[in-house]
Order: sequence, then C-alpha cells, then structure tokens
Amino acid sequence: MDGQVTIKDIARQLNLSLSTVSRALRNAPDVNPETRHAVMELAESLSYTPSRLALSLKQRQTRTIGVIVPNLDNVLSAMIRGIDEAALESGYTVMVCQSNESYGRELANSKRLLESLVDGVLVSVSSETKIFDHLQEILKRKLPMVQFDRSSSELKAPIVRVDNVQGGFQATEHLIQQGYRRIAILAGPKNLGIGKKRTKGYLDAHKGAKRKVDRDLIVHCDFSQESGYWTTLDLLSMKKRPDAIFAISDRIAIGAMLAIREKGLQMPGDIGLVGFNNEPTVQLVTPAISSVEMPSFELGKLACKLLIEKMQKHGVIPEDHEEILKTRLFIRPSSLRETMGSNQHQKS
Amino acid sequence: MDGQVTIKDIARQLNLSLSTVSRALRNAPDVNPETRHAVMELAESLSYTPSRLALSLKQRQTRTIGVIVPNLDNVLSAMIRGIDEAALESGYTVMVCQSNESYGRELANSKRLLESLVDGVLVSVSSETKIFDHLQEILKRKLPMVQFDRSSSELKAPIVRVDNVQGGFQATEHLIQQGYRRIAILAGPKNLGIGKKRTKGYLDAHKGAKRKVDRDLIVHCDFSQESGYWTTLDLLSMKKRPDAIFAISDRIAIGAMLAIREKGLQMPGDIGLVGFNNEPTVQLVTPAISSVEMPSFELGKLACKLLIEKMQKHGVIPEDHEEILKTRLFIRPSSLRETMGSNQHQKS
DNA sequence: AACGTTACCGGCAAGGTTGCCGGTAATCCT
DNA sequence: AGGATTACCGGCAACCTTGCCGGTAACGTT
Repeated sequence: MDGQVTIKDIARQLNLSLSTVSRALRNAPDVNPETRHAVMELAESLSYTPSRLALSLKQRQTRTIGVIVPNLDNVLSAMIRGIDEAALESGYTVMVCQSNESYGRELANSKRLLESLVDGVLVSVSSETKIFDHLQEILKRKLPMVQFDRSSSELKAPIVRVDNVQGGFQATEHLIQQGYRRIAILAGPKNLGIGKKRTKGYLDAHKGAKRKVDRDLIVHCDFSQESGYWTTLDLLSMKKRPDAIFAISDRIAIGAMLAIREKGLQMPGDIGLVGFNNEPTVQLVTPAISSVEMPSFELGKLACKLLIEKMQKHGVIPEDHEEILKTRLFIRPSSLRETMGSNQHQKS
Repeated sequence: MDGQVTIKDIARQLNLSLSTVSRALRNAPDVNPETRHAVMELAESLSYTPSRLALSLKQRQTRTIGVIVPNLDNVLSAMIRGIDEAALESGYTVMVCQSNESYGRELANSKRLLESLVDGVLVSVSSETKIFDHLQEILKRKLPMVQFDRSSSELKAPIVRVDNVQGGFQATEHLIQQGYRRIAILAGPKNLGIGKKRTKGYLDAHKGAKRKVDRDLIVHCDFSQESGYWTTLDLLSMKKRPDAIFAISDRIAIGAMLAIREKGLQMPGDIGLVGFNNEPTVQLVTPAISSVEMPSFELGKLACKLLIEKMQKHGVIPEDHEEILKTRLFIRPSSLRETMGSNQHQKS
C-alpha cells in the first residue's frame, strides 16, 4: 500500500503461496493456466513491478554495466550512446562515471562500481592515469571488463578500438600526396598507446613514400587545445619549420590552427593541417580542417556487446582479444593544396 | 571464497555472531573495543566490502539518482559533471539515461528507473516530449524529482534553471545598443517554455528601448543546426529582411551563420548575430559569435543538491519551488559594430 | 546477600525474490 | 484396483545486511 507492490500482496489477495505467484509471473511450467491468468491480471491491476533489488541479491547479478570515462566530449558521448543502445537491447543498464582526468575521482568511482553494483565494466583509461591499481582490483575480483578506444597493455582485458595505425597512415599519406615535405605530428601524451600507434602510421606512410622523417617533427603534448596551441607555436619557430601538421585529436588541431593563424601563416598554402576524430567543430572553422573519422557510435556498441558476451559466457573470450574498426579520412580545405575534388565528403 | 566476502565469513573466522560483526563494522556502541579491532582488522585483510544490494534491500533506498536527459551535448555534459560532483559529495551514485529525443527510449529509461532502482530523479525534458505520462508516473510513486534547465509546468516538481528572460534581454539589449533595428529571434520549438521565456526577454528589451517589434521577426525552429540554417534562409529572403538575429541556442546560431555566409552578407556589418549557451565552438568560427552563457556546471550541481535535500527531508520543499541562476553575455565580433571594447570576455 | 546496572553478545526476523524439495490430488496404465 | 505418472501448489532456505529484543556475565549498590 505505502510503497512497493510485492508478490506477497498478490499472494495474499489470491490466497496463493509466494512460490506459485512467482512461478506464474515467470511463466514457469508448473502452474494452472487459470491461476496464472488470475495472477497476471491482479499483477497488472496493481501495477506490480518486480523488485530489481531482491532479484539482484538472489541471482547475484545486477544487470548493470559500469562505464569509466575520462570526460564526456563529443567522441565519448557518441560512444556512450552506442554502449547505451547495446545495453538496452540486452536488458542492461549503464552507469557512467567520469573521472575528469582526476585520479582521485577515478579511484572513488571504481570503488563504487566495485561494491558489487555492476556485472561488468567498460573502461577508457584517462590520458593521465599511470597507476592502474584500481582497475587491476576490478580484474582481480573477476569482474568482466572490456577496454574501449583508449587502452593500456597493463590491463589484461579485451580491447575494442579503431585501427590507429591506419588512421595515422591515411592522414600522413594524404599530406604527402598534397606535396607537403616536412610533416610534423602532434603525438599526444608520450605514454599513451593511442599516440604511439598513430605515430607508427605516420612513420609507415613516410616509409611507403620513401621519405625520411625528421625526428624533431615528432612532438608530444596534452590532449587539450591549449597544449596544441603552445606546442605548435614552438614548432613554427623552428629554423626549418614544418609545412604540415598532423594532430592526433581535433582539440589539438584546433589549438594548432589558432597558433598558425596568430603567426599569420596561410592554410593550406604555407602549412597544411589534419586532425583526428572528425568532431563537428572542425567543419565550422575557416578553413575547415581535414580529419580522420572514427566510428564512435559503432565502437561503443561493439565494446558493449563484447562485454555482454564476456559476462554471459564466462571466460570464453581471451584476454588479449582485440576488435579493430576502420577509420576514414575526411578531406577539407585545411590540407587541400591542389584541387582534385574527388575524395571529399562534407555536409551543409 | 568464490565470490563476495560477507560478514558471515568474518563472523565464522572470529567465532562471533553476525550481529556483532555488523555492529563492529558500523561503529555501533555496544561492542568491545578489542572485538571491534579484530573485526576491523580481519575485514581489512579479507578486503571486505559491504553488499550494497543487501543494504539497499534492507533500508529500502539505493543511494542512486536517476538522470534523464535528451542528449549529451556540451551544455548537458557540463551539467552532468555538476550533478555527479554533488552526488559524490553526499555519497550518491548517478545513472544517466539519454532519451535521444526518442519518446520510446525515454519511456524505456524511465521505466527502468522506476523499478525502484533509484531514490530520486533529475529530469531535463526533451524538446519533443509532449506526453508526460511516464514522468507523471514517477511522481505518482512519490519518487522525489527535480527538473533542471528545461522544464514543463505540467510536472509538479521543483525547477532549477537560469533566468531565461534575463538572457533574452541581455542579448537583445546589446543588439539594440549596437544600432540594429530589425532584430529577429529564432525562438526554438513553439511549445517549449525555455523559448517563450527568452522571447519575453527579447520583447522586454524592445519595450525598454521604446522600440516596436515586428511579429514576423519572431520565428520558430528546431534545436538543430539544420533548422537554424533553413529558417535563417527564409528570414533573409524577406522583403524587409532583419539586420540582426538572436538565436536561442548556439547550434541554431551556427546554422544561421552558415546561411548568412551563403547569402554573402557581412557579419556584423550587414547583420548581427547572438547565440545562447556559449559553447566552445562559437569562439572558433569566424567571426566569433556573441553568446549568452549559462553556468551549466553550477546549475547541475545545484539541481542535484536540491534533489538530495528533497530526498532527505521528505516533502519540505514545495513543488513549485524555483531556483534561478543568472546568465552572462559574452560579446564577440559577430554582433560588435562599434568598437567600444570594454565588456568583452574572450579566451585564447 | 539480593538486587539493579552495565557491557557485551547472540538469535530472530525482515526486506523481495527464486530454487529446490516435498506433498496432495487427479489421472493414467495394466 | 493397485501402483505409477502427472499437474499443480506450498514450505523452506538462501542471497546479505541490519533492527530489535533478549540473554549472560561481571560489576556496583544498598
């Protein structure tokens, strides 16, 4: 009356036992059709909803997935949409924790998730996280876990990500084809795998074109716009300054653009620029910035599906499993010297 | 051994009863300091974590807050950060559900939250939602609820929002001061309170300056960039076209900018533009777009705090309570005709 | 010496649900 | 008609924790 309607209420009103009501509601075999009908009807009219809590306690699973992300930018929120969708399809609920790049926050969050509230964890490690104890703890408790987008080899958990080498290759190859000679790369934080892979693509593209790489043009920076700005200013004041820049995120690329603008250089004339992620903003600035797109939504969805599979068939998926999606280069004026206009994709 | 460590394990190893262990862990008075110490120690070494599930079942509260949002754009994700922070401070966990403007999705989500998984609900109604049955259902079950940012008068729940009239006033007053004569407003979806309020500010500003308003200049549109684009094209092909536009969101403003650009009009020379939300993107386009900022993070935090208060002191906060935050206009080139350069706030 | 007080601890029940087992009556088979 | 099968239902325990009550022993009081 006052709070939840339980099977107890139904049982009392129908003079049945709890067991029978439970079975009737779950469509179990051992129950008279008439009885079942009566139960169903009463349940409906009392607008009975089963207590997830009691169910979880009994079955030792919450049907909830914990998601740990560093922030909620465009890319990640698309991934979360994907995660959410896959979860909903399988009857799971997701719980998003943003670490905000704060180690303490990430710790508190993972502790929360650990209090056995979740059946599994999806994690995209923060760029600044170097200590993985809290995540290792999750693994130690045998909670199924899948890494998505960003990952660490220290964590023995499957990974769903894009082909970062390919992405780096596409961007760099395009710049080379456009006739740029000294291509710099803003490679992100030094210890992050994502940056290393994209740098490998950058190197591969040079090798494929039989170009030498000037190691001074490989520079590291944070994932922020400011960092991109300052690092680019440094680059542009080199004696032999680069004539193109590949930034491994659009945020960084936008910082680079501002620096280029401030130096009074022409883009793409004096200098070309390619970013990564294909955020909506890069279409809006002038000149619009070329960018490598990754299928964020699909990536999130896939990661979630993999996790659910891992949760259900416990231990079938090997911990070094990797699922790799393809990237796609969107060419825009920021890097387009010659007018070839074929490969171009752009909306309104 | 296999799964969770429970107080039962501790009790067995120490030859104590469950009750005693429970009391010891909760720092209850009736327990011998030595016993408590022993319990604490063993709990630590077994890395015992209490089962939230059992606790929730017992105490009939989950310490979880459900958040219903239409999407995860910049503004909302900042609000969610605020919500998250306030929740963490009070020992609550948040669960975010995005409706993605889909009514069906919103229904599924609110149903989920209703399965008594949450102690309270924060909701920002989708722009397209016209049927509030699912939200009314939440209220009917006496779940504490607070609306934030967007709200509906149909829902009897407190509201935390910004002063939309003030925001509309600031934007319009500024345009008037800049000498614009025919100021149009892209007022968003017709039935949304947020749009009406900002339109009221727009009207107030005209009244304050003793200007008449041409009703044809008040036009409605969706919250999307496309809609802003098309609607602006319509505006610009009027016989007596407007010489300024106030868009009630930055997304719409960007659409407007693209339309203005396409028509070959000068901004701010031929036409001025002011947006709303002060998203990072509006600083990056050329010309940078003036925008009314709202304190999203604080708003989220405040809403969450209010909800927690409502949950703890059941029924003290009246259902028509409103908490209103101030907006602030950021002036940028898109609207700045005369060089007065005082009121300007802009980063890198 | 008898009583009351205090400090500490254990037992039971509850919260809502389901799994397992056992029980009853009706039906079937030979 | 006897035993075996079937259809249906109820009781008990368990999941993990806490609240309440009652119990024991040691201590202090008169």
